[in-house]
Amino acid sequence: MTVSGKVEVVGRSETVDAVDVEGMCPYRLVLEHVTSRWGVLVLMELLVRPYRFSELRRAIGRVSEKMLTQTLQTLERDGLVHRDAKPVIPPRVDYSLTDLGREAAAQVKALADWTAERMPDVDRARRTYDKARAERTRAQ
Amino acid sequence: MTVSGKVEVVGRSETVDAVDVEGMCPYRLVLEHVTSRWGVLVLMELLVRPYRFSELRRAIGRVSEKMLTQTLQTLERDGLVHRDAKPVIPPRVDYSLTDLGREAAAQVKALADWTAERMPDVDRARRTYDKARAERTRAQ
DNA sequence: CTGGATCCGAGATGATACTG
DNA sequence: CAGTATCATCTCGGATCCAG
Repeated sequence: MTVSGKVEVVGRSETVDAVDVEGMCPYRLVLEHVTSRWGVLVLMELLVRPYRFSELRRAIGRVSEKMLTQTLQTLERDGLVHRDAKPVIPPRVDYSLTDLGREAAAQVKALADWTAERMPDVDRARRTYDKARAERTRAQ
Repeated sequence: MTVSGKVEVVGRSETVDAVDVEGMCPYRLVLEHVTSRWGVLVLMELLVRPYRFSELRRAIGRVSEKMLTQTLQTLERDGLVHRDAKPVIPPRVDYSLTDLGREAAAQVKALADWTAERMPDVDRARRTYDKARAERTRAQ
């Protein structure tokens, strides 16, 4: 990385110069892009089919234009998302997954599916945990 | 969830009452706990073997006590991590994965491994992207 | 040693207005 | 429509001090 200064990137922040290297394996950054709040949703939506910007925004729901733009740019830079801007008026931009992106999305989806599947177990664990904690509080 | 008030939880914040339900599938929260900055590292370390608190802290490196505690509590509540506090002085607490946690950790590791493996491709994509952007800037 | 409680800054996210 | 820019907000995460 030769650029200096700051860049707004999805995930956690990054100062482009050196801070990232001295405390984090480089792949951790990609992992954070991919598992970021909106990164997960974008990848999974695009796994279904390509989307236009606003279309994607509606599909995800409750995401600001700014964050969606940022997320898409980050994923595009990492080579996971392909951006196809057609020079027409009004503007039309289609987003899709690259081959690399499809692999990433598949991994993410596997994790998401597992989570959804195991949700009942998690809920049960939570109730147990909360009940135990409540009793300890009552008994001081 | 019957508890009210706020709770510090790993991932993004959560107001325990209703805010989480009205805008997010519940499993998204678990997903965020698991893919959180420290959640990923904790799960992967514990996949190797059980650890004591300070031991885990050293193994991960560069994590504050606060965040490690928070992460472990969140994962424990979700039923992914088992906490074994021995009533001795000085205190000794061992952390390990539950069966559910081992499954989660395996998924996370799969994603992390994929990321590490594909890092060269990502780097190449980034260089291409940055070069293209630089030229567009130069040409205005 | 294992945390709990608190303060605080950096930065992530959102709302709004503006451009091509 | 697809963004960019700016401003306002919120909270994550680190540092510090304290307790059992």
